[in-house]
This record gives sequence, C-alpha cells and structure tokens, in this order.
Amino acid sequence: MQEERADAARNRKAILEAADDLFATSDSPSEVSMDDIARAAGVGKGTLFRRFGDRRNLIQQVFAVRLAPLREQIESGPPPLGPDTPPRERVSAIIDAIAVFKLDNAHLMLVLEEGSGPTNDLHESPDYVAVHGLLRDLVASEFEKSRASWIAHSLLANIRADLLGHLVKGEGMSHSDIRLSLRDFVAHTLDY
Amino acid sequence: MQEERADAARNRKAILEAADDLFATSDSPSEVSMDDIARAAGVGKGTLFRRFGDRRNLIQQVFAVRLAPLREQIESGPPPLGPDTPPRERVSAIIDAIAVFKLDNAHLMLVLEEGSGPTNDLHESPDYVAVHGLLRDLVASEFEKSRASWIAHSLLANIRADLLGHLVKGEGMSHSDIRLSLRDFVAHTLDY
DNA sequence: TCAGAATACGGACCGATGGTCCGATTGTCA
DNA sequence: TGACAATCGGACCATCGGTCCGTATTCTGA
Repeated sequence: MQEERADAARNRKAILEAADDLFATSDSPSEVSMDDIARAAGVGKGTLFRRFGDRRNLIQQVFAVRLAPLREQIESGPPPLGPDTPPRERVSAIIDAIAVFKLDNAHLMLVLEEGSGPTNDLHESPDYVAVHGLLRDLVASEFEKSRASWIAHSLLANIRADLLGHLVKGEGMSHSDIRLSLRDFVAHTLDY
Repeated sequence: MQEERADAARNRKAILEAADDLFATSDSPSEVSMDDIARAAGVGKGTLFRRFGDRRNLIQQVFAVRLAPLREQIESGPPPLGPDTPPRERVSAIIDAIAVFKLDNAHLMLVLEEGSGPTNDLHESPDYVAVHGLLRDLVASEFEKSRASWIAHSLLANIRADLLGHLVKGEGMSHSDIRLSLRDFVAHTLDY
C-alpha cells in the first residue's frame, strides 16, 4: 500500500465532511444522492466512487467517524463504560450510552439502515457483532450463561434506532423518559 | 365504487399470485423488480401499477393475504390465540405465533422491510400498531400498567424478522430452539 | 344481438439514481 | 524540469419505479 497522494487525501476529507453535513442537515437523509455529495464536496463523481467504492461504504465511513469516541470509551475508557467496571453496571452503562448515541444521531442511523436487503444484515455488521459479543460475555460472566447470547440480542433489540425514533416522534417520549424506562428494563432483564 | 371488471379481477389475482411466487422463490426477494412481476403475471406494467399504485402497496397486499389466517385467529379464533384466553397466556401465544409466522415467511419479511426510509416506519404500519395496541392492553390488564406500552414494544422487538433470520442463518438455531428461548424470555418479561 | 360508452390494457417512455470509463490533469520524484 | 503514475471529473450507462395514451375488452341496455 502506497502513501496517499496529497490531493487524494484532501478530497477524501472533503467528501467525508460534505456527506456528514448533508446527512445531518437534510430532512430525509436517505434521499441524499451521491451526486449531491460530490457536488457539495466540490469533487467529481468518479473521485467519490474511487475513494469509497459504493454508497454503503461511504455511509459506513461517515458513521465510523461519529462512532469513534463512543467506541473508544467502551474499549478503553474509564468506568462506567470502560473495562474496569463490574459487569452488571457496565452492561447498563453501555446500553444507555448506545441509546443516547442513537438518539443524538437519529438521522445517520436512518441512512445506515436504509439498504436492508439480504446483503446488509444489521446483525452481521462488525459493530453489531462486536457489541453483541461484549455484552454476551459480560452477561455470561456473572449471570445466566446459557442464555447470554439471547439476552444480549434482546437488550440491543430494545435500542434499535427506528424504535427509539418512534418513541420520540410517534409517542412523544423525551430522551430522559426513554433512558429511565430503559434503565429499569435493563435491570429487570439482567435479573433473569 | 363500481364493480370490478372481469379482466381486471383476473389480472389482479394473477399479479398477486405471480408476486407471491416470485418473492417466495427468488434468492433475494427484494431484488424482484416490478417488471419481473408484470412479466411473470403475463400483464403489462401499466396494469400492475394501475391496480396497486406502487411497489409498497403491492407488497403489502401480498403480505396481507398470507397474514390473514393468523390475524383472524388472533381477532376471533379459539384459545390460546383468540380473545377467550387469560391475558398472560394469550400474550405468550401471540408472540409465539408471530415468531413462527415470521420464520415461515422470512423471504416476504425481507421484502416488507426493504424500504426503510422515513416514509416507512415499521412502528407506524397498521399491523404493528394493531398488535402493539393489543399486547399493551393485555399487559396493562393484569400487570404493570405504566410500562405496558414499553413492554409491548420490547416483546415485539425480540421477534423482529431480521433478528429471527440471523438466529437461524447466523447462529444456526433451529425453530424450536428459538421458540423455547422466546417462551422463557416472554415469561420472564411478563414477571415485571 | 349489437352499438356505444366506460373501463382496462400494455409497453414505449420518463426522470432519477448508483455506478463505470477514459481522456485530461496534477502530484511526485529524480 | 521532465516524465511517469496516480488522480480527477463529468459524460455516459443500465436499471428501476412510475406515467401516459392509443388500442382492446367488457359491460349495458334496448
């Protein structure tokens, strides 16, 4: 792998920023087209596709940038998210943090889930697999071993982006309403 | 509203059958195009769109046909699905029945969830709203009133089609594995 | 039975979109 | 500075959902 040429690097950054901005700004982020992004980045379409391959990948990269801080907190940050936290407390903190992240990035989550064909199963994305694995192990380390995987899936199912979005927009719950209900629910689930 | 002309009725049936067959047969049902369906039904594209308006609606109609028996069982069938069932038992039976239905119709579920833009929120579809309302009321009638809605959402989140599909294809669980785990989990959830 | 109105048919056509291609351009390094 | 490789950019392509309208079919009622 060679070094990336200066113009290439510059364009990649411009594209990433333009895309993030468009997704964040647009009323319906999933309708932002690749041409829109190229135009906003001041770049040709060919450049865009050469850098990112396809739409899916571009979206994932934009997402990864936003996710990085949370990911790092969980992987190596201080309690209550980091590794030096008792399992039960950590599970609860992680679920809460992911929920907050999704609520704060609702627009991006929509774009991310847009292509839900067989080629794009949420449950096989690296992020999902990683967090599910972590939760599973945490649950197994102190509670029900045999059902740990199921419990982890279930916890994550309760904070799917579209469900959270519905609770806010369709049922008028505030973010703190949701976090409170979620906290109780997680506690109860962990009493399995 | 006039009577439907004979050729119109014939074509509607042909389209519905062709679509159902294509979705059931195809490896990736969400890639079945409207042209494919029109061709398979031996019908022009115009006819297809005049009858069904758009792709979404056609898919919903195909789905509705398959869903009808289950819907009726729940609305007015005998126990354990019908109304003459104690709430707790009925909730459990309904969740199980929906899970089985989704497992049996995995391909259709994929197509149904394909367009997940802001215009297509699962949680606002009539079917979801109906079953959520029913579960909410059942839960509220005997257990936690204040959290009934949340619990209903949570129960349904555990049987999302893509999650079930992952458990089967990604984790190799059998249908009965899933039903057993689900049964326990629902029981525990209802002990709130 | 038949004519004429009402309705439905079907496939050419359209606009948008993700993605590709290749001649022109720019960065890099000796 | 020169020359080669990497990059650029936008015209171009295929596909898809959806529309349009001249033609064909069905229905009505006398």
